[in-house]
Amino acid sequence: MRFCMSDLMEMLIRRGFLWQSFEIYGGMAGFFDYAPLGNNLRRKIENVWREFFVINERVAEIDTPLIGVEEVFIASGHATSFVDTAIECQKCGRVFRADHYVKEKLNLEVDPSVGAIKEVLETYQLKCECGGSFGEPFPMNLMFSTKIGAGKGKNAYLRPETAQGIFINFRRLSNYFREKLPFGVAQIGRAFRNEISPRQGVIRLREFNQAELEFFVHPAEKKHPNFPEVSGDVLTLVDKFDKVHRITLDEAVKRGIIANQVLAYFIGKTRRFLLAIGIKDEKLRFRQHKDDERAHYATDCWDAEALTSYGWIEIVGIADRTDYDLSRHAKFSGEDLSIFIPYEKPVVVKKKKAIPKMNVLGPAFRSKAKKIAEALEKLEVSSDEVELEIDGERIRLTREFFDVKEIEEEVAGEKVVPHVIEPSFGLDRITYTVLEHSFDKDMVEGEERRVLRLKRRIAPIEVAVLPLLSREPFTGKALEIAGMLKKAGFYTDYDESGSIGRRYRRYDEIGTPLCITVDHQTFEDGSVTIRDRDTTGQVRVKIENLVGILRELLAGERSIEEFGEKFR
RNA sequence: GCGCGGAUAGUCUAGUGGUAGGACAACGGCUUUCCGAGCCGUUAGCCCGGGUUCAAAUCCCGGUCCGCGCACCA
Repeated sequence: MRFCMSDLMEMLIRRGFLWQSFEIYGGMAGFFDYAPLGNNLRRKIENVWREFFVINERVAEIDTPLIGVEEVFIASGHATSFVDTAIECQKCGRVFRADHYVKEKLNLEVDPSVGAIKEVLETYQLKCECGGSFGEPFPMNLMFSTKIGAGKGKNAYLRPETAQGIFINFRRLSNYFREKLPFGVAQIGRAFRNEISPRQGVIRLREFNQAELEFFVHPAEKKHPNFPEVSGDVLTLVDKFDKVHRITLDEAVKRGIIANQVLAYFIGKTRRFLLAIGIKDEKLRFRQHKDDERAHYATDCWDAEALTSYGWIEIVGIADRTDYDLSRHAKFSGEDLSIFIPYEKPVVVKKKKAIPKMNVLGPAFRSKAKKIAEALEKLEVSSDEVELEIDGERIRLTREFFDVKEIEEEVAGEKVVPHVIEPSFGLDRITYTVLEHSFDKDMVEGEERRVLRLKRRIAPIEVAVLPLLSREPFTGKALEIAGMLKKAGFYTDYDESGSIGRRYRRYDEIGTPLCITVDHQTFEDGSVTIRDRDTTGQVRVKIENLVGILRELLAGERSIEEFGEKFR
């Protein structure tokens, strides 16, 4: 039962899961179409995600534009740190990311700007590994740029992540959640990165689907109320020193392997989500980013990685982005993006305050005396001497100019800029991994049988109705049942082409979990059979009970034998 | 971006300069009382552009896409 990836890819294209985009015009690397079955599969995975990360959390989902005005990405850092400087060898044509190359060859930290790189190249006469010399350094921006409006237009970019649409709405979002932490905001949608050389099928795309959650917490309370639900889960962790741990999340937090409880909670929840959609636990691990690997905004970051035919691939990134984004947007927009946290009881703070002696200050400083007094009153004093800055002038004051008085002040709370924990899901990679982990081959009586063992709830076609023989009255009755199931909301297929065995194989291949067969007995007692994809076993049930039974079966993984008399 | 290899029907594949063939799939018909049965028929293809030649799927050049290695992947 060796896994063969070309067999899977062949099936995905032939049966309508994935197609190369722009195929009739020669295609374009980094773009894929979701064909009917693949589209349905991804949507169903998205809905399971919503169940895990929106419905059952204090989380709301929003949808913001795919195009973002330039200001957003200047503030977020993408417009600058997203632009790497590249150098190309004139002899062998290899392209390097300049700051990495300089660090490797000269062990020199260099500002990754075009100017700084140029200077380093000239000063050190840096050559390519092949001996050739480098041409002019050039910027490599990985965002797609565009213009809004006519004429000169306004500079804009296609978003490289959905997250920014959430951060820039923080004021309204915190109001929506009535100024109470913690809360989360989710967004599912497209994001764009102009990759230099996308490869490996759907693994690296230029336009891809993300499901992101930004979970805002108090910086001093990085705890999640539901942590006990997952704290006992045992999982595989690879820390930043490449050390592998098989431990519980509780233990991982206690030993400081995972920086905080919120991060650990979402690692646990992510694992449960991935298992629920059919990713294999033994092909799943969580790996901590090394210190030089993290994005410009993150302090700690864990990737969920899945083992596929491409090796271990990153499918989820769970990062502690701290207050990086909110602080940056606060600074660039001038908006206050903090949240006021009242104390349980107002705290009485004892302060030593300076009381200016106007009769001494006045004669000494004349017109500046008033300003000095105002500044002095805001100060807390700890010594007999203070230094003030008034209109750019530094002024030292000794005790002769002020009295010190101990006063009590009531403080109702504090303003904090929340930290954000971000689980970010690559839906395309996840969908592909689910397909790989579900793809299976059986031998049935010396013949190969291909089965896509998808979890029932995410199967793109949930049920197929098949007449045993492709003639009346079987066909008419089967069509009638198919109509009934469609009306009840099931993704239903009807198929009368070829022999019954051939049709079962067709639906096995695309992962349809259940087939309904109309046979002779249907006309005697109003029953049909339900066939289970994984066991090929059949049970017989009454047509009037069919909708209810299917609903039960499709919601989970219960055995069909719980619902009817065994038939075959 | 660089290097190596590849591209023929929906899929897999034969075809070294002279009529583009097969298998599977799909579709229609017959047959068929539960797991890719059989028979008859049908649909359907040389990646794109240029060149060489009387003649190109085949040889040459450029491009696109795919695979592998290098580089890149906030």
